[in-house]
Amino acid sequence: MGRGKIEIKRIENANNRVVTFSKRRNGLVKKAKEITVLCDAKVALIVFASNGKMTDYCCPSMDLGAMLDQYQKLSGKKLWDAKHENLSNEIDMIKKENDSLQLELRHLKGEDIQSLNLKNLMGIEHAIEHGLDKVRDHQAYIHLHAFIHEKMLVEENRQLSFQLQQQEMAIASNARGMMMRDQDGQFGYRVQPIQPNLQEKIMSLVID
Amino acid sequence: MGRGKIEIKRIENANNRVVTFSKRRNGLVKKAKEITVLCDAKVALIVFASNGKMTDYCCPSMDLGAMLDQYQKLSGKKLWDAKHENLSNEIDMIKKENDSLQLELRHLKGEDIQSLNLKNLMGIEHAIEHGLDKVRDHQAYIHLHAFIHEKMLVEENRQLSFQLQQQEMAIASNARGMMMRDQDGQFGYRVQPIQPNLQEKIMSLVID
DNA sequence: AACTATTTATAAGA
DNA sequence: TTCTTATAAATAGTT
Repeated sequence: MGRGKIEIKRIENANNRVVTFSKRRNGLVKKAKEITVLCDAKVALIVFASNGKMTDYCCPSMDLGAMLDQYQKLSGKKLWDAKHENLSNEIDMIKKENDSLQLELRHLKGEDIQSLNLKNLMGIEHAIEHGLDKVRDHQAYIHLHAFIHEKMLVEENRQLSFQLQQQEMAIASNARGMMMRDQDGQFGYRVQPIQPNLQEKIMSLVID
Repeated sequence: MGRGKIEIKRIENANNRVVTFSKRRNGLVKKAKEITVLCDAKVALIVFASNGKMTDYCCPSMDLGAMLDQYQKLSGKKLWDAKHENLSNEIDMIKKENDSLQLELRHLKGEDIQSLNLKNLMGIEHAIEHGLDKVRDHQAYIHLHAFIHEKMLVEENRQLSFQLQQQEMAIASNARGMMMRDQDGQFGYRVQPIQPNLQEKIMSLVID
């Protein structure tokens, strides 16, 4: 349909090819739109030029995703299902792992053990006993530390009280004009440093 | 392009609409094929008639899946990625559940409990103790049944031996021509029936 | 499913 | 690309 008839084969002249592509692509989209309107049809059209540029048309009554869902249903061909299958498989795997974890968990809680044999039960018993030991050990550890902490506070309090008392005495002396200097030119009394190895000391108390 | 010009709007006459659809759909596919060949273009076309029947065309040089991948890349629109995302989310959810199960399991086994506080530890201890009780109960149950079963076998054995002995005695009498009939016209000895309430009997033995 | 009068698309040229 | 225009192709209405 032009000045001359053409054979339907690749147009060798690159320029002509591009021009013809442009014209025919427009014509194709126009026709697609027309049949959509005239005949209540659903049309999806994707065109890539040889340079990679894309043009697409999709009827307004259905989006491309829905068109393709329908396409898969009617043609039986898979477009993205293959990609989905991988994920689905992964889900199945994890779910299975999940189930086995759930079961193991229930066993440790003494549930669903009716069907287990003695060997399995003994294994579970062993695991539970071991867990119980560890949990109790850690509880003991926490209690011990709480105890130690308390002891430290008590000891620290005692020392602070002592220092406070000394300070008060010094102030009292000072107020009476009886302040003296020692060899270092410092006050004649010392504030005791808080014992740095207090914890070790208490530990030895606890252990004995 | 016909006997008369037509407006581009829905053809109200159903018959005309179907006929026109058929003609134009063929024309559309033909045009799609032509531009593919003439211009090195890639074309995908899907058409649904209003009755649901599908026609599709895809250029031979690229399959529809690849076309759609390219479409998504160039358009930025998501076709199946949305579905993909749903599955990915599901995987994430299940993985999280999995992790929490794993952690709970490890806790019951006394692992990874360093960071737990006393309250949590006590809860775990309680769960473990409860599980241990149940597992031991069930072990005891199994042992008991094994014991009962053995007792039953022993008792059954005893009775069978007894019957066997009586039968042998009867056969011996018979062989010596000393067979007699009782009031019922039966053999003068009886085979003891296996005790039907044997299990109950042994249960009472066990419980005492 | 054909036919054909007309409309529409488009090849080539500018 | 766009416009023009001669001509090929598509197709609306008819048979």
